[in-house]
Amino acid sequence: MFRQLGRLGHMSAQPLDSSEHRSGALLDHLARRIRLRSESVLAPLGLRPRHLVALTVLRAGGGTGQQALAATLEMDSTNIVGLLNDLEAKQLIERRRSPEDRRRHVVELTEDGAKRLSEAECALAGAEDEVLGALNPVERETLYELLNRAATGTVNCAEVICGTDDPR
Amino acid sequence: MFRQLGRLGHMSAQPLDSSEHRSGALLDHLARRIRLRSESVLAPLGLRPRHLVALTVLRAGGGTGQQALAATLEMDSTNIVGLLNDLEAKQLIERRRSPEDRRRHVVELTEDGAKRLSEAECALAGAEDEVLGALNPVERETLYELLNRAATGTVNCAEVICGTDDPR
DNA sequence: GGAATCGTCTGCGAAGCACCAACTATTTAT
DNA sequence: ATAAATAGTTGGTGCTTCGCAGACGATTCC
Repeated sequence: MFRQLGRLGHMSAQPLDSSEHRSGALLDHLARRIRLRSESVLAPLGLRPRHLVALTVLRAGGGTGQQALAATLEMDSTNIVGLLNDLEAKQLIERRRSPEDRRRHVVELTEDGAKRLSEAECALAGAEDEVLGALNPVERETLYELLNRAATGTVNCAEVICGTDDPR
Repeated sequence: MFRQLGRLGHMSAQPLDSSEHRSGALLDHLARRIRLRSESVLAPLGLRPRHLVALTVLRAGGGTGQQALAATLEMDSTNIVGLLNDLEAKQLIERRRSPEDRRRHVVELTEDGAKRLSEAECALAGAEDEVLGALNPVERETLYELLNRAATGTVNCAEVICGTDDPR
């Protein structure tokens, strides 16, 4: 927690200050722009942006129970049911009862699901290009990397330089 | 600037290609997470996430007409009106008739607006910390930088490569 | 046996938003 | 000067998303 202070320190003595640089609004804005385009692109595939998000999360965080999923997506669990029903009807996911706790449904991406997700992502290229046009490929990759880390939670910092990292 | 690029560079040998790496879903997901938290934080300030987005865009892209704003936000212009009414009632923005074309309303952030926006951003620190906890300050700044460039359009397409348009 | 938990289903109500139509003020074209 | 186009405003309609609450069966834990 000392590293870049030297760099940021140019403007004031404040330790925390650093950024009014809040990303929330920008995130919101860009997400909307992409979502709008995604809807029309995804429609022929029988998917909606929300499904994509769910699939993406599932690919990243494999077989979890639904309430865990609800927590991750921060959606009401009753709405998760409907979402998963859609996906299961299309055989993109599977619900299997957990052996350890048979109340639980372990949700997992099927092969079809992974395939469809890839297709969808591929189809979205154009949409993203429009919105992220100001960024070159390297920057987009960086962006993806950052978003992915933020989304999948902390963890992975170990292997990278900042062994200690995140003193939270 | 290069520090984290080098750091991120560890995983892929290829600079480009690859990307099934679509950021759309992640963007969506994170935006949602932040928005949920923002709502409660912003409520006492009499603002909603959507207002924040508008103010942010206005700060970045100053005095534009409302239809230009509608285009940027990709919202129906009739809904923009209501949004701006809210903000004007709180005196966070001003509508002035454009001298050149008096049909136009030039929308601009007031001093109060800029101040309130800063306050709001400050108040959002906690919310973002929760969501972006996996990223260290440098990375968050990078993220902000990228999002900001993507959002403000950056226009620069001319000076950059894509004169021919993105040969994907 | 009784309480708590997971998933499911149903329905209600609020909010966001696109769309349509009508109207005013102003500019531009003929 | 008249007509057409443009910017903004207002009101209304309807769809979709989503949180929330209630009820239920299945299962686990004490």
